[in-house]
Amino acid sequence: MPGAATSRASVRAEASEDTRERILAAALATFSERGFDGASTRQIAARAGVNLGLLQYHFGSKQDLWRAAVERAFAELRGGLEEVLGAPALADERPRARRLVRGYVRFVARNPEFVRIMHDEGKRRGPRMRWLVDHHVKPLYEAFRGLLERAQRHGTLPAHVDALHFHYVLIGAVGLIFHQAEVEAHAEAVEHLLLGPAATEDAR
Amino acid sequence: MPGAATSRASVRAEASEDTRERILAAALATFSERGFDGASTRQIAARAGVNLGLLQYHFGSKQDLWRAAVERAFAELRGGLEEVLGAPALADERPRARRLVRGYVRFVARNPEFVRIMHDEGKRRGPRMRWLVDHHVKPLYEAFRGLLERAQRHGTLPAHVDALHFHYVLIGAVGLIFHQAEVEAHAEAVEHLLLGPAATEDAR
DNA sequence: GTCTATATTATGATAGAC
DNA sequence: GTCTATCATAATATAGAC
Repeated sequence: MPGAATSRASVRAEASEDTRERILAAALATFSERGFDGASTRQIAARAGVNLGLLQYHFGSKQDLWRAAVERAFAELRGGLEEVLGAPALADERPRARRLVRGYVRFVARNPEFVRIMHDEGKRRGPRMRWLVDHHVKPLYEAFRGLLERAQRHGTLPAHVDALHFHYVLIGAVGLIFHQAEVEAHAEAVEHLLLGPAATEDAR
Repeated sequence: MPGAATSRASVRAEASEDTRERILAAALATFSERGFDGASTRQIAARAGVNLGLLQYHFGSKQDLWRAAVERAFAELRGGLEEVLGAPALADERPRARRLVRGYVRFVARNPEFVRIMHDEGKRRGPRMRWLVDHHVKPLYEAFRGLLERAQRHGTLPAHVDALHFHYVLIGAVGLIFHQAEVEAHAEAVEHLLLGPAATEDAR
């Protein structure tokens, strides 16, 4: 509503938007810490500092609140990676592959909720997982695959390791980072193990 | 009770032991599929085909039932790996490292519950995780570390990648195997990515 | 939009008959 | 040891006042 920044209606709209945001942040954190079943709507409401009834008012149900929270986490991941993925292909795909691995490790370090939720839901057969895979995992993997296969054609990755396997190894390898604090050291270890020692011009 | 194989007491004891076993198996499967909070004692009892009250009778509480189930999974893992870990050191540690990676991947494929539960609990701060780490993860890692550091001294692994990082990469890399069916192909991919191409004499 | 109830259901655990 | 029946609690969701 442009031009009505101080009207009563817009003040209420801003308050409402702020409430939604706080609920979403609290939901992501709580689902991440305790899992879908372990997290209660009361905990989320308390952490957000809002009334319990507002969760139903704004999101309808616990399921839909979970979806909204995951939606937001994936949006942030896509935003961080698409600049790397979107750049035009180079003769030597090595630096891009390294940047991608590092970028992913750093994202995971900044957004532990993401991987925790993926690990929570990733092995279940339930409806939440189906929705997650169809709406987020598949598109993301398709974007990854192009880069991986290019890197293999140029010899950055072993040609006979399927892109799918590499993808799962990378996702899994990064996911357990939280057991220890040294994010950069772990990023370097993952990169080195999966892509070999860095050439000098690859260093950032 | 030797020599009383058909007494009334031993018949009851066998029935009791069978009940315990079925509850444990159902618990491991259910906790794995739905997480600790998502699994209900009623579901476990139903899957085991026993009465609800028997869970409390045999295991005391849901927490203790969970512990007993995890205890059993780790026991099986240890049994499978200790034969590899226990053998005397060789000049070339490469074949042993390869066998260990393959053995672990295969164990995970046979016992998906193990990794699912580890992923469920691995990132939480709660009392279940503390117990898990103290009683099972730490001892297992200590056993692993000796082998890893030996392999590094002999050049099988890059010397400047810390054994701890390698350990986490391996655990994580293997864990997502269930997204696809080709266990052996994934095992080969993990082995190749982490340890390089296999020499001919390493093949099994 | 936000709050205070409250309805409804499902859970972990127990008591007591057999 | 195993069953039925039940308690006490905590959960999601809703109704209705403000």
